[in-house]
Amino acid sequence: MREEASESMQDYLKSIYLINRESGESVSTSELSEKVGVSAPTVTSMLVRLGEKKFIKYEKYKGATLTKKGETIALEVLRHHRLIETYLVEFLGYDWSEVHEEADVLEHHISEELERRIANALGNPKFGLYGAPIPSADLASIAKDETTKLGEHSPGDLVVIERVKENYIGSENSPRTRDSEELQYLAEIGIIPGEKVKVEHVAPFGMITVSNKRGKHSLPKEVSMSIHVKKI
Amino acid sequence: MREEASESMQDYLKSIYLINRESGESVSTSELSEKVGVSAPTVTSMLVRLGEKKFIKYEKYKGATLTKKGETIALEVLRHHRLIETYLVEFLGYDWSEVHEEADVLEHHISEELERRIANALGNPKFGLYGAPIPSADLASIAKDETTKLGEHSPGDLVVIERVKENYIGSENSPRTRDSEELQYLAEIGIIPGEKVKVEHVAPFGMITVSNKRGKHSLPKEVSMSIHVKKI
DNA sequence: ATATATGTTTAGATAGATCTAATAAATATA
DNA sequence: TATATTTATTAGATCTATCTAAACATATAT
Repeated sequence: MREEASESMQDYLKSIYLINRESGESVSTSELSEKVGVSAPTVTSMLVRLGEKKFIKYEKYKGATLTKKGETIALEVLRHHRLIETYLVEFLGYDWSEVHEEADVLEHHISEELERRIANALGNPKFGLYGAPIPSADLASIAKDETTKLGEHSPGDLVVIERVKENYIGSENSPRTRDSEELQYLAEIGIIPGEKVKVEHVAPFGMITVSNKRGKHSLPKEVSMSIHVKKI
Repeated sequence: MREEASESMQDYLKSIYLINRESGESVSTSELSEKVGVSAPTVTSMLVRLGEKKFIKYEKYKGATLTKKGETIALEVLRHHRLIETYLVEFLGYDWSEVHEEADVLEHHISEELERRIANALGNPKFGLYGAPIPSADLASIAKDETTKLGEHSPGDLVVIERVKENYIGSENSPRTRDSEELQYLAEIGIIPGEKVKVEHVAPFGMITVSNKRGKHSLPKEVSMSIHVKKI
């Protein structure tokens, strides 16, 4: 399946999937340009190629949406990514903030067989690190996300962290290298799956302040929107 | 280190290393063409590029030899290959005949960190599957091979199999796909590291016949030269 | 020693993925 | 609505890795 798409194509398809799942809308050239880390013209020409291969539906100036075929590839790559991440933490002693870059590369290079064996070693999990849902082996389903975003909560809410996303659409130029540092920082201040925090204050520009055992911590809007929680 | 060389270049460098270690001579275009699986003109143009990058010394019509720089990359890739192979067998339950293709891909894509962790999980071994020597982490040394080749022995010799090579210079067009089947077959007839065989007969054209618990088996010259043994 | 066969290189083309600069379309603003 | 700003596309170039066909060099065999 994914062999039909080059490594580069797989990256675009995965990105289209992830961006669309956030926004629900068709994915723009500039969003992809930022996420994939290439220039806008490069994205345009890739979108044309992906369209020709029927991996996406693309209309000039209107962005892209995945076809069934494209979605299957995106889900396969995502499954690989999350299985690898989880495996590296569980079996090779990686810290959860370090595995993202490694998985971003390896997700394109493991065979079906290795995917199966890794999944098996992990007990065929439905969720990986930070509660991230892992697409099923047949790529037909992905567990529904029952969480809300920290940034959507109001002062007084007591929530438990379910998931800290590995990346998100921000305003940075090189999102990849930032992620690891940021995840590290969040871990240090106790923003870790399973931990409880209380929402203390929300500033008009979206900055949220939360408290936990380790004190009060303020997080900018974009960051708080990448942290999934459950209210308790 | 290896980041300076593309994946494709790494493949050529590894092949040059392996062919040269067998023959001791500078490596020809046609040998590489076969081993890497590309046309001869493709090899020529790659050799020019590798020469420009000072990974090899290349003279028209005279073949290529690795520079120190090129050898370091070859050893790094080879180290990855053998660590990955061994890890897949030891920790993920692969059969030794299945891991070669997987390692051939992944060897180019694991980080230094993952290399370190895999080596660590395996106890920093000096030898991998089939007794294949693994280059040291600093890429300075590779354990010496104390074995002889099955094909060099005479009738009456009793030998223990030390190593069955994953690939070799043969006369086939697509060596990669053949390897796995062939290793499987050898395993079935008992040509497995640690097993003893007796040399029964050597035909003038090099075909060797050996016997073990499972009966007599004949092997063509090229195959017998890829099996390393120790006389007992 | 010359002819033939084999192996190697040159020439020229293609496909994928990327870039910058210039242009055009869509959207926001005065 | 007209204009300005933002976003996207086209045009044209580059680099890597590959191919086939043709030319050339080396090795082998009469």
